[in-house]
Amino acid sequence: MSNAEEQTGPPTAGTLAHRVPDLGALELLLAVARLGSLGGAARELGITQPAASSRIRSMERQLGVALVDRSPRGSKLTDAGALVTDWARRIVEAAEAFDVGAQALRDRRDSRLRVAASMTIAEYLLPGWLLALRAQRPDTAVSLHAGNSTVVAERLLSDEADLGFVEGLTVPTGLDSVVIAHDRLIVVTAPGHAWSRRRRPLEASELAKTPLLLREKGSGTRQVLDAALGGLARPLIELSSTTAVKAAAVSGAGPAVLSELAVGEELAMRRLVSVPVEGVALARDLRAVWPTGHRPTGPARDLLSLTRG
Amino acid sequence: MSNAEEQTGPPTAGTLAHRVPDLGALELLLAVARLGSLGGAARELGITQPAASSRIRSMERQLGVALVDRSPRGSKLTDAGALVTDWARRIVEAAEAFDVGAQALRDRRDSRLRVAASMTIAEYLLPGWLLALRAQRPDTAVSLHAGNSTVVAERLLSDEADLGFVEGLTVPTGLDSVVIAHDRLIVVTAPGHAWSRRRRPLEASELAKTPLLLREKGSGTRQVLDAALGGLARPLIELSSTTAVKAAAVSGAGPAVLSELAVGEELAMRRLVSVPVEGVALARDLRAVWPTGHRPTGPARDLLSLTRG
DNA sequence: ATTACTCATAAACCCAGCTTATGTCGCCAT
DNA sequence: ATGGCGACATAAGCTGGGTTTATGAGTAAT
Repeated sequence: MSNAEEQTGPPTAGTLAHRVPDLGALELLLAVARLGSLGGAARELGITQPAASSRIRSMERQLGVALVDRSPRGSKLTDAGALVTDWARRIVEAAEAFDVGAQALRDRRDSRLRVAASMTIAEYLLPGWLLALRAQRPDTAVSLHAGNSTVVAERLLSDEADLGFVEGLTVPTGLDSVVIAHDRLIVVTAPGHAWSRRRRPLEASELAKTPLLLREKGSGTRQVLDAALGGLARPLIELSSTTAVKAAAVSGAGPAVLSELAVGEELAMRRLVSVPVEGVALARDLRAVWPTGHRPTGPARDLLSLTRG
Repeated sequence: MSNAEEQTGPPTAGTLAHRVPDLGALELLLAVARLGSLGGAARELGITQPAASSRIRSMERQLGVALVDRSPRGSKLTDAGALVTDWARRIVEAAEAFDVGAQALRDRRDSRLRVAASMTIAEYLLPGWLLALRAQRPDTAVSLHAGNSTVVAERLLSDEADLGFVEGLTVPTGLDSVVIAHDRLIVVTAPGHAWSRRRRPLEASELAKTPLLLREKGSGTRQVLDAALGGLARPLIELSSTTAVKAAAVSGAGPAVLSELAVGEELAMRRLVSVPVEGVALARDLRAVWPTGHRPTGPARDLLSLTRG
């Protein structure tokens, strides 16, 4: 069926999944890189040596690049293979974060550590913490519930969660807290936007009177911004997730105000540029919270200690 | 075969690839999130609606979490689904970087822009640049060759490359250059290490007399460190790739000296901690280079302009 | 030479995901 | 109300990529 139209060959054909090897193959490549042997890597992943051999070969065919130098006494990465392996590692690391997060979403019932966290924290910080926790306490089953500050407080107070994380300006009553990190909201635009070429920092008043891409009212981010500007933030569009705001900003729809955490990668890749602002307090604390008096112990304490640094 | 021993169920069974949906499924999920419709997402990816439906369903089964709320007039993400989608986006973005990099490694011949870059730059910076370039000039075929400064210079001077990137202390003769970014070498250890709890910055002399995890002699990183310490860096082990050094450091083998670029993620995830150092100049410039006189034009100029910010 | 590694090849199998063909539900316009 | 149109679900059959088992072939060290 799909032979007729794409007779030109595979350079830029099909979707991402067709051009990028699947996770199994990438894991295998990492194992080969580490162990210096196809057979060894196969053993580690619990498959047979011919399976590994064939899989690496088909990955090389797919990419059009030789990845490993085979010899009768082992396999070593090609120069190109080393580069590909490093890029592959990023994918696998993202997959590990996904995995640990998804597991926490599922466990729900019988978990020893029940965490409630705000969206931004759950999205950007928690997977890393959970990976670290798994590394030092492999058998701690964690469950995660994401929601705004109010929800986090409710779950803690009704003993549905052992430890919470919030990002608001105030700590809900009935909870003790400790600051674990700082976050700043920053103004970002697509690289083409006029603001991206500004010399002088933006004035608060300019920011207040310019229509912005914003999260809906009620989100932690929006609260902080409204407070900083005196309730004056003017929406160009209101979107329902950080991600939607980012996407709109990247596509040039206008300037957006987002957590530093959320746009780190986009800034590094220059899909967005940061616009300096002066005269506005856009910093906010990220806090771990727990019911007043009930200092975290056991697994909750372990996790908490990972989040401070 | 593998049924007998793992009758406990899927909580933490199998390898990563068994617990994480494949790229196709993740792309599909992102499309569903964006379009608010299974059928629409299916159309966008060039598959049929039942295929999309079944794939999302099996992803939900695999993760043990409901991801989308289906209704006769569209599909919307669950709360958990929104979180999963955000984590999925990270994987897909890493895959895009992989893809654009791998394509550049292959093209070789008929490409309009031939780039030669040092390992660190090719590893961490180039994929982002290439994605940005593809976004604004979709039909620029790029080929990439990675090697040390000497190799980059050779390729430029023999007209095998149009634009180069180097990270050494000096610019090879015969080349013009412009600084595009700054990098620092930093001292890192696993979180457990004694140095990770230091109050006062490390003295250069302490660093020089402590055995370190290092790249082999001849690497750009090693050169800068040796120069900064006066040729005195003392190896605990010499490893052949940045990655190997990182892995050793993470596993607690000892302190390592690595590019800031290389350890950004590990620091963010607290798999490594940075140890402040004083009295040593560990900064270095990253430069774009080209044959003296031949100012970059066309695609090379496009790429160059993306790298400055 | 024998042994012990390595990787490659060949044939048979199995399952995940695809398509085509249909069914069901809710909304909207006539 | 009643078609019609959108959405998603279900069922049956096909295909291909990845697997295993079983072998072959090269190198190195004993």
